Amino acid sequence: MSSDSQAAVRISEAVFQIVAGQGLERATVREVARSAGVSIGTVQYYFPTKDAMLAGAFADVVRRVRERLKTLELGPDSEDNVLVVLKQILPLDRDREQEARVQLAFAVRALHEPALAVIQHQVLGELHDALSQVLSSAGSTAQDSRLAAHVALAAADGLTLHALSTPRWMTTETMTEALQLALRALATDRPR
Amino acid sequence: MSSDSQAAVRISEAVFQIVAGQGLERATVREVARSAGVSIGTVQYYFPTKDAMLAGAFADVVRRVRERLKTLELGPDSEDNVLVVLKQILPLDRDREQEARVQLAFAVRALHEPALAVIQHQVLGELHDALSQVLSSAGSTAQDSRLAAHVALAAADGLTLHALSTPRWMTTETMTEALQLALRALATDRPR
DNA sequence: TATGGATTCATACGAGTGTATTGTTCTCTG
DNA sequence: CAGAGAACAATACACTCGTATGAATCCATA
Repeated sequence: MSSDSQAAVRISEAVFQIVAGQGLERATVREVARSAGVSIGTVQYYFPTKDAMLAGAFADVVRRVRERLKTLELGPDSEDNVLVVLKQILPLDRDREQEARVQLAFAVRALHEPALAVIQHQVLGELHDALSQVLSSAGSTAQDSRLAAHVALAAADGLTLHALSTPRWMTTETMTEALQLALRALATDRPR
Repeated sequence: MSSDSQAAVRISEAVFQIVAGQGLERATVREVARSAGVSIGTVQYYFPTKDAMLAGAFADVVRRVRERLKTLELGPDSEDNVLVVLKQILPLDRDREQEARVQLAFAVRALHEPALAVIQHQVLGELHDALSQVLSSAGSTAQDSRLAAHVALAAADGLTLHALSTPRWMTTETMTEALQLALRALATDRPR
């Protein structure tokens, strides 16, 4: 909705920035309010609890990814299309890097918090579906496509984790090369 | 050392259990002391700060993985050997699952805590070296082997994250199949 | 047995946490 | 213009956090 109050989006953006830059631990209600330039009460007005605030921020990021997935321009080549999908979650520029940091932080916390786990489960499903569809163009069974989609998605998430790791463990270029190697392999080797 | 006091190992194990079962957020000094059956003061005696306590627990897990890597029985087949290495970090049974949870929690926190990042960087390096070495048996350049090692390691970490995700996103069997597909692809498709 | 270091404990303090409460300002409608 | 509800703010409360402090207890050695 464009009817969202200005304060609400400032709060959501503040959560995003703090989680991306300092981790989920630092995303306290006070720090979020301070970073958003509003009072604690205002944060509470839009998010009655801290958990709701965090879940809202997670849902925001997921929504952005989801909308990007809807407007993808796919080409004829299967391998290229997989890369097109995965580029929506890879930390290829500053903005995507921040998004990836937030996604990763929430993904791990979701391991112990059911409310976040639901959201994580959804985004995993949507990404996996998109990849499965793109991979099913060749003459392969649906089962094989789904398995290949699992590999592609896992490789992307794993490479993301490693690319974000510091001291700089992996450059963006290496990450991209590695992913291309994986996809090329997946495309050619399909039959068992 | 076997001269470690009994309390010290009980504390380390308590940290491990709490992080694996409830996440890093719940690993407070008080909770650790309670779980270990010792006083807060005893925890402080062995770990002067909370950060030291967490770093110690992370180092413990890494040390266990490292020692396992030293005593691997490698066969003639390159693909099999990669799997042998990766099995040391995959959540294939209850124990490994707990270990993977702890590793993942620390890996993400390491993104914002340099002290933990150093340890994470080390373990990534050791795993990558082991994989590169195993993958270099065939007639491929060292550069290609290192890239393939990046893919294999990333796939393993990504699959681990997805396998731990709940509501159950992926079974252990699917994870293994997916990894085998990735490795088979890597082994056959090497040349560009 | 006495002594001193190693080990363990109980407790306290200040800072920071999430949230409840209450009040103030804004905005629009009747 | 009056007032009602939405939006925002200030503050307080109970609690948990990490850490500091000081004193017990254990235990080997002189």
